[in-house]
Amino acid sequence: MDDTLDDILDRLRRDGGRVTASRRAVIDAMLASTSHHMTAADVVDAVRADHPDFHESTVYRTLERLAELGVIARIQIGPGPAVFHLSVAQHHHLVCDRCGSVAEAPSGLLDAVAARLRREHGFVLDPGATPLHGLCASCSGGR
Amino acid sequence: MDDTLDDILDRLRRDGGRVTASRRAVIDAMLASTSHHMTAADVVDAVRADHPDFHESTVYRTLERLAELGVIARIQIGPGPAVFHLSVAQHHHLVCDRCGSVAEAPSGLLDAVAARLRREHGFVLDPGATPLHGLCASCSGGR
DNA sequence: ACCTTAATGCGAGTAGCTGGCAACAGGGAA
DNA sequence: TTCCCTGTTGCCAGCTACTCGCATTAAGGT
Repeated sequence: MDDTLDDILDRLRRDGGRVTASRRAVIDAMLASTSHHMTAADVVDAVRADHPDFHESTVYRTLERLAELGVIARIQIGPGPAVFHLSVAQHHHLVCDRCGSVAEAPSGLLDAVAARLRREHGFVLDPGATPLHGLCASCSGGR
Repeated sequence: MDDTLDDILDRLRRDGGRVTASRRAVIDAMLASTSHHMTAADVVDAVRADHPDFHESTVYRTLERLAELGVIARIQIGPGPAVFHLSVAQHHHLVCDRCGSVAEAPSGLLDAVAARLRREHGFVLDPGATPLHGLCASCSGGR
């Protein structure tokens, strides 16, 4: 999966979707972001920097569409807002349920588990969409 | 960790908490539930069946407290409400991101991953709080 | 019985989406 | 190029799932 802007737009079109200015802007924002995960609000801000009057709900709908296509993954880290990241930038999230910190771990960690789930349950794991919960080093060391 | 009602109440007390009628009711509801996971609203309903005037926010606060104590785990399955389950009934949740179904898998699946995370990242995984996302057999078979 | 402090009721407030609807605009067909 | 169909947008009201502050109540050690 090669994820340049045009690639993604092609994918959209092939799926019966239309390429519009706001979709281009959302994808641009995500490709350009240095951060690995953006909340919907982050994306709205980034998009508005260039196009001040794109509407919030359009961004939500676009993110939803891209997630359906598998271009981005939506992950729910704790009770706050969901975060989105490009599927191509696979990595795991280690979420501390005490202090809320989020660390990243290299992808591949769950490969063995994924194979087993597929074999035994027919379940196809999406590691990028699966945040790992627990306690970070400092919170677990504290007790 | 033996999780009868009295055990849990003891734990609460030892932690400086107080045993009140509503806490008893919340724990009762969770112990009595046949379902492995209840949303906060489910708990409110169950509690109100016996005690119609317990307030919603009390239930939320009780669940929060019990989660802190480690008696129950709060897990976020997709965009909807969080679900809670007794920590003693450890099992994994296989969440289908397409159809929303939730299957259960026996605990132990993540043991190897947990060991590795602890060794390499100092991160203490809580498998019960970690729903596994992906596609269920029928959704992944469909394409 | 007393007193400290945790827990509750109540209600208002908030974040983070979601949905309906009319207007608009891609993009394949003609 | 123009036309038309249907996907997409703007706008905004509405909603779900909590969260908070505050006065009142009550648990439980002394």
